[in-house]
Amino acid sequence: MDIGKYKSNDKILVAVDCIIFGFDGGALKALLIKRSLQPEKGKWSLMGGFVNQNESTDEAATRVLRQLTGIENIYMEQLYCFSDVNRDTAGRVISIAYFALINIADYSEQLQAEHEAKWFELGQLPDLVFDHTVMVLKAQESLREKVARQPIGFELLPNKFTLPQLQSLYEAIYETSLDTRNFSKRILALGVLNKLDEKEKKNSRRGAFYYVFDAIKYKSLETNGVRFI
Amino acid sequence: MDIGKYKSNDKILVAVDCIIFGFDGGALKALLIKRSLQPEKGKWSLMGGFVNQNESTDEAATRVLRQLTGIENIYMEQLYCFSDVNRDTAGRVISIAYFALINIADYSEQLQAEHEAKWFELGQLPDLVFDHTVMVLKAQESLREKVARQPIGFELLPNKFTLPQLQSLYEAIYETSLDTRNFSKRILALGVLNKLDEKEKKNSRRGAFYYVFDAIKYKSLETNGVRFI
DNA sequence: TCAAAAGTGTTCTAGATACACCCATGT
DNA sequence: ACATGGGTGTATCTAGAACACTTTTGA
Repeated sequence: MDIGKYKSNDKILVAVDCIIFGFDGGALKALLIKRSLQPEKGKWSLMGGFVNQNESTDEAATRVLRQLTGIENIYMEQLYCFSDVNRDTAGRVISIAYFALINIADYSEQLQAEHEAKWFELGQLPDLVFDHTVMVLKAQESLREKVARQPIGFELLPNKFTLPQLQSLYEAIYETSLDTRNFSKRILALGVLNKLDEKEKKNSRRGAFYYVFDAIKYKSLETNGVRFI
Repeated sequence: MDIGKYKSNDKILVAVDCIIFGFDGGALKALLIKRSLQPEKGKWSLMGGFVNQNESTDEAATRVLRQLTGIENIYMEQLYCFSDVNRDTAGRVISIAYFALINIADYSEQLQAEHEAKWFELGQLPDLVFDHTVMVLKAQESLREKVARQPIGFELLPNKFTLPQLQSLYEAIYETSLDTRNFSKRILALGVLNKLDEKEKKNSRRGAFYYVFDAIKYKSLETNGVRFI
């Protein structure tokens, strides 16, 4: 046997697919594109791409995300490997799904047009190619779990945000409504938000104070296991 | 372009590696084998194998687990896809890691000898090939998260088990000690264990009652999110 | 002055924790 | 009789849930 070359084993096409979540202040959305290659060309799809011989799946996902959004440092996390033999109707492809969180305002209109991309509210998704609907549902489930225990919700908001915005975000993610008093008590008690002097004035006459997430303060809590919600 | 055949893209070797956990009444252990092929032949390793063109990664993992343990219905769960370009020193291989939970007593001595397999206490693992140590650590972390919210701890115990055994299991997984009174209160309050008339008499003169997990009773709680610990 | 959103405190409840003694039985 | 592990109850504490009114300000 040839030492250590694994020559006799099957090679397989490996892809990444990205579930890109965004929040517009009211609803949680996913970014979909019109698939640009056969089969199923023209159907709504997640943004994806093949993994090259010389890149990790993380690198491939980062590349795909940059291509579609133009954003450099996107929060991104591996979700799951989907590998059913017939999941892709054109051949054997296993796909490593990633979910990403972006501030919807950072996303360039221009790229959106180029890729025929569109934001869809979760729960109002169109039919998707292959197993992409399953991927989105699993991503949503994973997002719900993670966002309660890690400070990743902030990735979906602008750098400075108000408490009502943050509350709306959690309400959208969990499809529930929260008590304002209990919410602000719990979040502020964590001590990881810094209040600014500045107010956001678009949504109300009175205005709501901006806050920023303080990663340093968070670091010191991290070990004990925090609950954001 | 050839419609829908993805001809121009790179194909990659895909493997599965299995972290097999077992519990011997005192410590949580992982089953390792002496690697049987080059490179790194003879070093301690997770049990693994390549994914064939005509099988999913779940199927490949099931196959690999059956090969090593002889057990048919093993509890198994996909952990993570490891894909660093240089993770395998002999070529580009991405690996989908799975963790599995087995009742250590079910495991045949014969197969253990055949594969030169051995149980190691976590925390006393030998050097492992490639990135397998990282895989085990990630599996352990995932096990801790899952076992608190899903009734999978029972997979590590015999069908009938005593409360002291169950408590020892959780103590081993979390490397902590628990209060006997609080533990039995909480577990029994869930109402998913059925007490048998029979007693286990090996560990004490008095004997401890056996219990069995009742999957039906668990089903009805499942939606509300249970906490086992 | 009024409409519309922001902001804030107290009581109650349930689940978690802390804690120590008696029981059963084989030797 | 005694050594060994099995089994149980109560008081306290704490985090989460329920709940409504006042403030600000642009139009």
